[in-house]
Amino acid sequence: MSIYEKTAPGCECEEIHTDVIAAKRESMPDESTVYDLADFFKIFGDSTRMSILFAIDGAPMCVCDIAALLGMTKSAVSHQLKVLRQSDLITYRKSGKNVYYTLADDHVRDIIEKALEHIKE
Amino acid sequence: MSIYEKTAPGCECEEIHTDVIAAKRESMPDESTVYDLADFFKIFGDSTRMSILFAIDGAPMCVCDIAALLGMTKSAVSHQLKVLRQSDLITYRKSGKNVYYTLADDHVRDIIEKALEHIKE
DNA sequence: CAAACGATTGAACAACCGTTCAACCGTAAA
DNA sequence: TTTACGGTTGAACGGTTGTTCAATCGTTTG
Repeated sequence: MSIYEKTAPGCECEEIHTDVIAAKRESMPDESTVYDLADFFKIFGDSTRMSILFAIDGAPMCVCDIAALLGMTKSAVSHQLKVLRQSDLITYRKSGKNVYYTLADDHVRDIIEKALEHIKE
Repeated sequence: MSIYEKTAPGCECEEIHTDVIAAKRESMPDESTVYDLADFFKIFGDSTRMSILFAIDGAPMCVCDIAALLGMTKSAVSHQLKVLRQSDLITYRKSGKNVYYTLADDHVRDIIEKALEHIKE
């Protein structure tokens, strides 16, 4: 019984680089870390959410303003704001009947900036 | 007729911050840029693809090895490799019957590193 | 040439996800 | 208190997406 039948039931081929695989397995991050990373990037992988992030960068905006700026319903915007809120990417401040949203920290800006660099190539 | 009925048919509320919106509209990136950014992040928003990127970081790996390492079928891995290839995130080198994949450049590493920083908070 | 194997591909299916719609909550004004 | 409005929420629908399965391609080996 090779290392394959033990560790990789999905792969049916007869592999020879068992040493490479063993080494990689050591250097790979925890499975939970990989999931967390993917979940994190998933947030940015939607143009609506990305637009919202750009919109509330700098001056805070209320839901209605965001909806107007993006040409969407308040409901759709609010749903996405909830996602962004749960990911701690944004914060909000209530003022009367309005709720003003803004970016949580500069980390978000940095990541988007890096991605922009990559795209413009 | 307010600026709203012209530019934001989706929003049914009577907004008052038209000046804020106008200013934001100026500073917002092109719509196509936002889409490109979201599409870019979408690639990272899957744990399988993220695992593959970590796997081929450093030493190149063939499809079969990746499949073995991740416990997946070659087919599933190959499909995701195609996505990564089309996004220019990875490159490949053919050698006999095998195809060895590796990261395209250091940009990818940088972005993932940034995200890891944010997650560990 | 034929068989074997690594890798790729397309169709199909299931799960996931974003928007819509309607109802509802909280605050402010009448 | 009643009305109006900004904002939120849950269910449902439609489109997207990742995996599976089977077939195929390309290269190597017998």
